[in-house]
Amino acid sequence: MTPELLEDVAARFKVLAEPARLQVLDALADGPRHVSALMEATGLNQANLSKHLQMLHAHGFVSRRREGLFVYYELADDSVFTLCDLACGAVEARAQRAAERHARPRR
Amino acid sequence: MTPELLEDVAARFKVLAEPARLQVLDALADGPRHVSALMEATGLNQANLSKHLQMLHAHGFVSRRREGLFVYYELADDSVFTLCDLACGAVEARAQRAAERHARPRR
DNA sequence: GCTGTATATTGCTGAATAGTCATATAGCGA
DNA sequence: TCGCTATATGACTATTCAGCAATATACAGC
Repeated sequence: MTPELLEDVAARFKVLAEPARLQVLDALADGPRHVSALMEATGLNQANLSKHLQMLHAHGFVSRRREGLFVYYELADDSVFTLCDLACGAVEARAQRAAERHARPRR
Repeated sequence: MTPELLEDVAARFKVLAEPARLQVLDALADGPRHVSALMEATGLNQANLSKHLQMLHAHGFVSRRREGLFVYYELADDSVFTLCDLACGAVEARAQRAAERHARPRR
């Protein structure tokens, strides 16, 4: 593990370490959307959403395509959902264990 | 995707969004290590490393076990390396594409 | 050209946090 | 008990960044 690779991987995780961006990715799961549609889907305001989209694009998570006045964003990296599923799975497993400890606290 | 799940998943990614913590996890890949050994392996100072370990532990990435004066940390979640491999793969794929664009710039 | 709409960018502020130093706690042996 | 070592925690600083408001840019129609 070279220091640069650590940096790059950490940077990639950092992009995903933000609920708003996960929400955007989730909104893109069904297909391309333009910015206004994403604003509505996520509730983010225009400037904020635009910045998140810039970051997602800069890191290769989404691609963009202009059509007239609209800019369509689309998922560019299928591995995102694998990552999220793994993270979700771990989160849920922890919640489950916590619930079980609460149900029958053996300590 | 409920807001809380988004928060939880983002929080989990945030733990991994730090080169120092990835380095710690990497150092634990071969088996349990106590704090002093991790200091040497990572070059982090004691206070800083201890904080990173607290965070890794709080999020369930590692488990801890006391043996006399020493505290041994151990990986508690195998999915970490799957996550990292995916992220590494994406990073490398991007580097590869960038290199190819540089080698034969068709624009 | 001008006007309106969609998106991007800039500047700012508040909140979170990595790193460091100093200090505190935990466990061992004498 | 005391002294020593290993680890944890508190206080502080500097940096990063999400969110917001205002402004700028890109494009279409006239």
